[in-house]
Amino acid sequence: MPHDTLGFDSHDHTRCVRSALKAAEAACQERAVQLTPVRRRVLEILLESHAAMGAYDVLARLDGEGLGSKPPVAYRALGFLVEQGFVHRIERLNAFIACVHPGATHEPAFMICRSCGTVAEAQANAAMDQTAAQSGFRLEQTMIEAEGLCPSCQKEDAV
Amino acid sequence: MPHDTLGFDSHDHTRCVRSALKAAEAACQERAVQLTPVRRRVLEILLESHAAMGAYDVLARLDGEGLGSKPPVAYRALGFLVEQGFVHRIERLNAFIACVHPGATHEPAFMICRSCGTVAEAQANAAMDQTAAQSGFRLEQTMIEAEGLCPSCQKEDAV
DNA sequence: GGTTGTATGTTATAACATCACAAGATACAG
DNA sequence: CTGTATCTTGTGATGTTATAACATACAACC
Repeated sequence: MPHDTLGFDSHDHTRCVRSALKAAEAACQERAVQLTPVRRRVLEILLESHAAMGAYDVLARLDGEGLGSKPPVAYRALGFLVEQGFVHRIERLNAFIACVHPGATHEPAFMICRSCGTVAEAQANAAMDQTAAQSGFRLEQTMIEAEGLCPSCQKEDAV
Repeated sequence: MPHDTLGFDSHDHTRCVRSALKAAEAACQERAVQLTPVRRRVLEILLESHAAMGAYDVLARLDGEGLGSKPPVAYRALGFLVEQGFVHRIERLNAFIACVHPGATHEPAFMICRSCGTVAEAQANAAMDQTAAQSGFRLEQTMIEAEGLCPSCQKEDAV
């Protein structure tokens, strides 16, 4: 069962971005992989908000900055970031979101607000382990994505 | 935490199909919605196997049978079946799969074999409820999809 | 027999994703 | 240095998934 919600609370986002970038840099150094300008910029773009962005939205930003204009540029950078665990893919939205605690191994669960698009990341604690064990399935990756209304959109709804 | 796995066990599939169709018919009658020929045929096609099928695969089948050749035909039928709970959409695969116990309200969790594509449906028991409550998120729908190796593909792997 | 609602048919296009191949960048062995 | 191996990026073309928009069919009902 998941716990350890980041939640939808407001927070010091500048610091949040800085620490995520720093963690990514450190992880790349350690793993001897390169956080190239394109990759770094894509991560920064995703870090700007806690909403998910489509690959083509990211690409549009890159294009505007002269960093690439063809889909593979965006998909490659996103693919790298996902592989390294700095970014998660939200299947439900065909979109990507920066991880809130990169570096650490974790099995994320997401709460997606259908009204404002904000996505909160929580920690899923082996939600499927028992089920998988019972049926002999060898679990490799579990994806949990919940949709609903975030606290702030619930209020607006009531108005 | 989920339980109540269908699992990857072999079973009497003919009966499995018949009972699913019957349940769908009954549910449609009760809800006063129509299980039209296209809708029924799409459900039958999905029931043929416990693997997920893409919309265009379904469409190809329909086309071969003279039941429609344009994407909206397939997407509308699939949309209807999902709405009624007879079919689930597997986001991870952008594909659809017949529900193993239609009619009953349930929150499914899936185990997807990355080798043979078979998908087993289990029951997720409010996996996110606690997390959502903690952060004030109003949960409307939860999606759980796990990827890994089914028992039979694990054996082949070892060979 | 016209109105309404539900379902279907069809064209076009939007949105998401990858392939294949060329070219630059870096590193390090000889 | 220079060749070569590896990683990364650039680019054109294409493949895949999904929906918008508009037209038609048909049955139920008054």
